[in-house]
This record gives sequence, C-alpha cells and structure tokens, in this order.
Amino acid sequence: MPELPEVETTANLVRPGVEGRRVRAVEVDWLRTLGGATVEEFTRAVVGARVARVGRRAKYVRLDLERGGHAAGALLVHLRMTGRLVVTQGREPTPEWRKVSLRLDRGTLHFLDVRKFGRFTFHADPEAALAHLGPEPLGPDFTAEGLASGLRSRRRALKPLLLDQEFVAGLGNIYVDEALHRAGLHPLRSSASVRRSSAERLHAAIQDILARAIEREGSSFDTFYRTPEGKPGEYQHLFQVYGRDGQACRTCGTTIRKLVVGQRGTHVCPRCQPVPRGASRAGRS
DNA sequence: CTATGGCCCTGGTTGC
DNA sequence: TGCAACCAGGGCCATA
Repeated sequence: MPELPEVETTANLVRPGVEGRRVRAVEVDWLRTLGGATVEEFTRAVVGARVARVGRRAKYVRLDLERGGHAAGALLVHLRMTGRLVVTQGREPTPEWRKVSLRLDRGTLHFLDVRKFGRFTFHADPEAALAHLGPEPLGPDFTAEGLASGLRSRRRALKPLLLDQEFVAGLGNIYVDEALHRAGLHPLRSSASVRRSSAERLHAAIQDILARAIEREGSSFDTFYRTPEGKPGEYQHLFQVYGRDGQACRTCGTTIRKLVVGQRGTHVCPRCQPVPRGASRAGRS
C-alpha cells in the first residue's frame, strides 16, 4: 500500500542519513527479503560499497552503489504492504520487525517489514531490472495524449489497467480510487471507451493527487505506514472515497460504496462515477 | 490480449 | 472475556 507518495517520502527522509555512506556490514533476518540471493551473495555485492545516491523509481527506493568512484549496481527496495526504511544512529536498539540492516560507516539503515512481502534486492544492472516499468506519472513521459492513446489501445477495465505498473508506474489501490473519483470515471469502465476529455481529466487528477499527497508525506491508512521519522502521513484526511464506504460523497452527498474489482477493495461514488453499461461485471458489493 | 484466482504473511478487527 | 475466523493487498504466477 505504500504507493508513489509514500515511497517518495521514504526516499527523501532517509537520504540525508544514507547518501555518501559506506556499507560496513549487513544483517539479514528473513532470507526471502533478498529476493532469491543468498546472504553470501548479497554481502559480497554490498559490503564495501558506497551509497552514491538515494532515489525513487515507481514504487522502488533505489540506492545506487559505487566502488572506487564507479557504478557498482543498485539496491532496489520495494515496501509492498508494510515495509519501512528507517535510519538509526549510535547504539539505538534494533527496531521491531527488522528484516535487513546495512551497517554504515555512520548509522544503520534498517528495512522493517511486518508481513514480509517487501523486498530488499541487489541488482548489478538496475536499468534492466526496471526496464518493464511504465512512465513516471509526475515525469515528462506521462502526458495526457499518451494516456488517452494508451487507454484507447487497450480493452481493460480502468482500475486494473491503472494498477498495472507497465502501463503507468507508481499508482496503487488508494490513489487509483481517488483519481478515478476525481475524474468521474467508474473503475470497471472499459479503457477503450474513455473519451479524450475524460482522459485529460484523469491525467490531471493523477498528477494533482500524487503531488498533493507527496506534500503531505503520504497517507497512513492503517497502523503500519509511518514516515521514516515515525510520523503518520497526512493525506488520508483528504480521501474522497478510499476507506469511506457508507459515508457521504463530499462532492454530491451520495453514499460511497465499496466493491471488489480484480480482488481489490474499490471505493466509488455511484453518482459521480456512473456504472458503465456493458462493463465486465467483476465488481460486487 | 484479458481475466481470474492462488500465494505469500501477520497484526488488527470482527463475530460468536 | 476468549478465541477462531477473517481481512488487508502488490506483485507474480498458473490457468482459462
């Protein structure tokens, strides 16, 4: 559930404590977190490297490594549902639910993950590992024209298509529901049927909602997501539909309904987002 | 190409 | 009060 705004916030907040630091040692409590590498392989790839840069691509926090001033692969951290990154200093105790730690020449980067779905993986060729991802929704490659033609060229329900990281990278369940509501589009609406004007509204909604969520350091929808400073995000107070099942739509007063679309809890305002005729009937309340 | 369903996980919530 | 059942869900995979 950490989506683009939460991942961006995480990268921004751990950056000062990590960028420029050298990895002295690693600790691994849960092997699957390494995504298939052995502890020995992971250790060899990471220990002795310097973290040259902390960034974000899609829902990944990316840590670029260097050795002797030359690129030496990257770590890709995917928070999935309950992953968190935190930096501790001195002899602060190891935080609860720690799965992987990088002991740095100053401080320690910890990856915490209650549900163990997250990944903390090394890639010698990070570009190849990220090659399948679609455009960044806040980047120059994500245009209204591109979105409109992308929707037209597919025949999928809007919600699963927007969740597809190959189509556009970084959206998850919460922000898709919010963006579709803002654009007045039903999640089961066929992508091919979306008119140009609606595609433009959807494009604007995605960009505006993500930007505002980043400003507020993401959303804390459950007890797990916290910024690396330990604070909850603030965007959840601005949710229009997500988690508002049974409450009144802030736009029109109609009761918000919860459906299931593609196995995902999905929130709609029946009036703002009219049910499309002929939509695949995947959704039920 | 598109859709569906299972799997991985465990803390918090719900129902009896 | 106690406890079992259920729920959340991103990405990946197999199947239709």
